[in-house]
Amino acid sequence: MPDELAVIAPPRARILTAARDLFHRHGLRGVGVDAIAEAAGTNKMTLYRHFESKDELIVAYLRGVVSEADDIWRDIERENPDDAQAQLRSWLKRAEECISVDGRGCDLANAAVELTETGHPARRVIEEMKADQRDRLARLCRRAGITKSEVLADTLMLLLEGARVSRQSAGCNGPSSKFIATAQTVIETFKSKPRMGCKTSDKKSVHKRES
Amino acid sequence: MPDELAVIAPPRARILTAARDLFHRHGLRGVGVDAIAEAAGTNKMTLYRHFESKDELIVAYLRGVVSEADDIWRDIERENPDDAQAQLRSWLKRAEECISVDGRGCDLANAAVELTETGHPARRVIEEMKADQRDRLARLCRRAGITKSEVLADTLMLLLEGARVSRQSAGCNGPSSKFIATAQTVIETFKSKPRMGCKTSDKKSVHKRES
DNA sequence: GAGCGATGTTACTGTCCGGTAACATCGGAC
DNA sequence: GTCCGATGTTACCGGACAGTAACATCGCTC
Repeated sequence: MPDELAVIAPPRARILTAARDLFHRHGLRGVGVDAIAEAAGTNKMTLYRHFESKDELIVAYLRGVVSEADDIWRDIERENPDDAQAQLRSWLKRAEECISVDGRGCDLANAAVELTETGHPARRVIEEMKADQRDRLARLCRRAGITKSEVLADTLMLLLEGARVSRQSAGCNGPSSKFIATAQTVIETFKSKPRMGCKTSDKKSVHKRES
Repeated sequence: MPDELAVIAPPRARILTAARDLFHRHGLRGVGVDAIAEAAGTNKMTLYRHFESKDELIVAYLRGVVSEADDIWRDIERENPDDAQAQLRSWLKRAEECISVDGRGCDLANAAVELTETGHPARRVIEEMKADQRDRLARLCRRAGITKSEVLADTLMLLLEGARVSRQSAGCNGPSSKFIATAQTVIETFKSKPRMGCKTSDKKSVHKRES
């Protein structure tokens, strides 16, 4: 049983687990360190022995989210070795799961909303992660044979970010419900006519895949 | 000078102006009522004579944002009477301006991130506004001769929401920089092949307009 | 069992916050 | 001038918050 494992897990891990859950549900400024320590089955003193400050805990929390995203990319590549097309489909499926899991959107994007100080150490983590996600996706699109891979990656990022944030304010029947279909259509458009993009002006034909 | 007018403006209006500025820049939980009252050139007591609570002030603040969005729609229709195509272009231009003004995204979406309580009175304002924006845009698309107007409206909403939130975490050189080009491409795709959408499976050809 | 590092407990500081009470002041209406 | 409503001023409450100090306890190693 994971419960028994959780009891013997070292305090730092338990604190991070609790922080992740609470920060995700209530936001960074909506949770105090006392609540996190209590949810972790420990106390504030131990928390501050492992994390210099609440801000440092936030950074560690966001790094954990980034790390999980890395794991997802690793799984995508492992489960579809040497098949970029399948990897792109897998990315799409997992993106849809991200949107559907709950209505709280992306932890990184939400953190960016709350961390209004420009110099906050967590902002670097957020910015690097978002740039990394975009670049990974662009490389994947490129491997999948799409020439305008950067434009497609940016478009898919916009759709995904939009869907995740839109679900928070417009519900699961709002625009976010069209994410999968729209993303598939866009991908097919880029596949069939590689010259599509932002600076060209020509015709292209599209094939729509069955969902 | 607007300063002189501001001095004689009634306290309630000054409070709302100050609240809007501070909430926008620092987030709802990042600003106290004292700071708002002081920025409005008044005090907490007067603030509480005009607003029952901070939550009610937040609701009024968000209603102000909604009201300004309504004004924008009114301007779009006034400046391009009986020309849905021009209105759609105008919408796109104003959407791009929304993204470019600053890096703080949509006040409504940001508020939704911070207001984690499901029953918060402000959530209704947010949800109604987002649904209204989507419906207005869908009707505009329909008037512009697009048959799959709902799907296009949802797609444009996703792109816009994505661009606004993405600018906060990925900067102005990130995916949000592709909003205009992508949105124009999508619109042209829907114009040229009305059968494109989420449930069909057929071929289509696309024309890309010069930006 | 002695020693030691990690953890738990309690109590505390200082600050900020949302919200309220009591009273002073101002300005216009009559 | 008198009245009255709106506004300003000061002080306060109770609670939450981030962060710290001092001390107790546990569990492991040797």
